[in-house]
Amino acid sequence: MNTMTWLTEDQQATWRAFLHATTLLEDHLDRQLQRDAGMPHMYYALLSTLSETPGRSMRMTELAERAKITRSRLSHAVARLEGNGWLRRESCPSDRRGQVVVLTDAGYDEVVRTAPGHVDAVRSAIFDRLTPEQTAQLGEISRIIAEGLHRPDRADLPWLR
Amino acid sequence: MNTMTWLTEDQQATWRAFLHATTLLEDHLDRQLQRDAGMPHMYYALLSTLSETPGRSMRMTELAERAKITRSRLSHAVARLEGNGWLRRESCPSDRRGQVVVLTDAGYDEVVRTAPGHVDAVRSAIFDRLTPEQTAQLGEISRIIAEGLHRPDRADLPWLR
DNA sequence: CCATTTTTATTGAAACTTCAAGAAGTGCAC
DNA sequence: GTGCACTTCTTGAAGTTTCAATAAAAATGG
Repeated sequence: MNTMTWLTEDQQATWRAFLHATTLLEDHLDRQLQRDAGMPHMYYALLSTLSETPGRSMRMTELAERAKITRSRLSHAVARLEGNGWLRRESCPSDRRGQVVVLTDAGYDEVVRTAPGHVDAVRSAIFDRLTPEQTAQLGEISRIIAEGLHRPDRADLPWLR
Repeated sequence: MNTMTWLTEDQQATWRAFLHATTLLEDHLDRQLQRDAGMPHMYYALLSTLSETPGRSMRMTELAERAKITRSRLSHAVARLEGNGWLRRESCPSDRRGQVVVLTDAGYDEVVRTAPGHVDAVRSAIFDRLTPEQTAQLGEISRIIAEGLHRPDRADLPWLR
């Protein structure tokens, strides 16, 4: 723990602005996708990730890592999306503990149908408002922040708590 | 809706990095505060906001706007925090529909007790890793993004849906 | 005034996430 | 190959958020 307790004025201002931006943005995208695709942003991201993957399928753990969520959260999400018919589970041939999530044709069609609206929401909220330099800066800053944070799921690694 | 459907490569890379950073960061802070203060980040932010306010109190609507959340969400949060004894409701003298949320002494003590750990988590995740220039850039970019997004609570403005 | 519209805040149900626990398979050390 | 540590994934319960509906008071405008 750093001995310096407080943030500077600049850091405080940045932190507040960042919190507000991310809170509003998440909310905005969740509503847009809930309205147009009937699912929250994270669920859409799962389908979208699978749609870009060879075989449109992935192991549960791999998908959880890419999406930066816990396996538990993914299990619940997959159960819901499976109920919608947008993906299905298959058991993994090489590891009998494992499951492979497969994007169905209906799920793929759903991504194709809703992607333009979502991309548009992202672009109009962010990239239409930033210069190319700012876009590059945001990318670099995001990479730096993400790099310092391990992914969650400490629930499955009890000896680390 | 913009006619341009997709993002550029740079924009895509930035968007993915941003999503990963914000997902990991939120999760990190939620866990830190859940562990050390027994509440999620948003709840802590409510107490913290009140602690800096004259009278350590605020109208519900004002607090919801500052925190960028809906009134409904705030109602539930306040109910929970009131149960913890960290704040209480008082009826507003000037508007009989209104409620004033007041941070209790116990709530103030809780903020004082847990603030250093939280600030430290924020600093070590973000500001220790960014240059002063990047901090300024992040602040400016966040302000631009937030500016373009109206606050939620369209649920209370049905004619806008 | 009075009716209508708008604002303030809350509520309960449904949806989502977290947390702790557990079933089942893998793989390493011996 | 057997035991033990570890991984994979799921589950149910508790906590949080969203959504739609509601009550009550205030503001608006004839």
